[in-house]
Amino acid sequence: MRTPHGVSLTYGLLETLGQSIVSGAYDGRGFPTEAELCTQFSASRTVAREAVKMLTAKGLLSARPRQGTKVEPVSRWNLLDPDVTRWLMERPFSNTIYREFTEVRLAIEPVAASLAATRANRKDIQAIRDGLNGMRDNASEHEQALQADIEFHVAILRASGNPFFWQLRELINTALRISISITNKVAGHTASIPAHEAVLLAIEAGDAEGAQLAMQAILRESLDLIGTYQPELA
Amino acid sequence: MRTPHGVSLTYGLLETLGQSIVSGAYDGRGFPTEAELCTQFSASRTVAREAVKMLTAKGLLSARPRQGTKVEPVSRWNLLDPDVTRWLMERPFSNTIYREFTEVRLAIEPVAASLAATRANRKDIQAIRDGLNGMRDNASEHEQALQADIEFHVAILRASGNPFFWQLRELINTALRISISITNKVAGHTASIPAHEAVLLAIEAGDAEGAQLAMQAILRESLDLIGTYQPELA
DNA sequence: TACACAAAATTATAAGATAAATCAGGGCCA
DNA sequence: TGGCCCTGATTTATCTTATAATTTTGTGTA
Repeated sequence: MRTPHGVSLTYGLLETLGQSIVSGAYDGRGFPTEAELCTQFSASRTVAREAVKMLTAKGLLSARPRQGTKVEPVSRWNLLDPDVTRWLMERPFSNTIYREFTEVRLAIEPVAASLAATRANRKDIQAIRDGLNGMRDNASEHEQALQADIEFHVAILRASGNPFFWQLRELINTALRISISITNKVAGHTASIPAHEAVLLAIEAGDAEGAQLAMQAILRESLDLIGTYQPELA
Repeated sequence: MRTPHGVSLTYGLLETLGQSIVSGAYDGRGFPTEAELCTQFSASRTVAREAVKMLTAKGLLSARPRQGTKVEPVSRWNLLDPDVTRWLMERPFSNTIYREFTEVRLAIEPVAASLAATRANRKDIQAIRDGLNGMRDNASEHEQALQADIEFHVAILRASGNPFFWQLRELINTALRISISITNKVAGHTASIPAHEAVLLAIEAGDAEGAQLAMQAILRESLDLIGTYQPELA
């Protein structure tokens, strides 16, 4: 689950309900009443109540006396909440959500790279380099290469020195895992080492503009791939 | 407060505690125990518990038996949560936070503008235009001009068609309100109408690249202003 | 028709009891 | 001495039962 120290009833119910809501399980019908939650999940009122309150805090639900609890429209969800992005990923794959994820990355990561070029210290750069090396050394081991890829991108977010960017690490994590599952299907395609290396070199050189462009190139390619994988209907 | 339908004890306590935590009120000392919260705020355990659970959902707190409840390090806060950004704004002003806000805008808004250039429909464009006109017509009325400025930027987020961008409206709102209070102090400086018009024109023309650059120009100027206002120490 | 009022349903709040987790200390054994 | 286990204490977690507050819906009356 997600708690730092094992699972609890409340956090378990939070996960279950969060996933269900995000998957649209309550779209037509109304959300269960407090009493119904208790019987359906054989939980106490406290547990049901606190799970609902946490989902409310994440913008997924709202409750008022007599009217009951209802699922909020997507426009009110805290989409950038780490839990919410995870639930979004865990539901059946959708091209649309992946494109939207990648558009966010296309906005954030190039700017993060350019800031990193100005601000990164020795340790930050080493972390980025470790990610790149991990991608190189494990090119054949998919899971490890993916892990290194994630480390590379997250290290740049951290090197930007802006905690808001660092905040998006969970989304990057999510998006990259989806990305890999697609690019593998497309053409045995793997993350381009040279493109990633270009980002690192620009950051080391303090070349903000170059780092931004190099990162843009990586993400534009990602965005193109999704188009070729399965044309959007929308 | 923040509830859709009036205030409640739980939401009131949520606000109070959220603001206190963000302001660093519990930085040295430990967070009050459940029982202490009840007595300090004369609330029932249910209320205290649910407020704490909501703050936990926003990443500000964590709780475990015997150890008590503690404030999480900033790196775990859900900084992009609308409530959290609002609390951040409401605390005494900090140059750092404003710069960080603006860096996020510098990442998001130009890309949003470029997407809007491709996707915006008639209604979206009208909303953007309304914002621009509002800025023009109310140039002397500060509050109304600010409101129009916000509408302009938020309309572009919506026109991007990406709900994740739209999600950042609260942060934009917050950042712009801070921005105005600074730019007014600097030199009677007001938001540049021509710069905003350039964005609109590019979007209408379907010029993604141009829209991106025009929006970048607006935000780079904002970022420069903060530097001139009061040099960062850090 | 319009207004006031009563009834019902559901969340909000309160309060007490028990369970679970974990930290600190002490005692026991090698 | 050093390590291990047990016990106790503390704090959150969970369960339970009441009561209050809110708001919709209907109902009756002028």
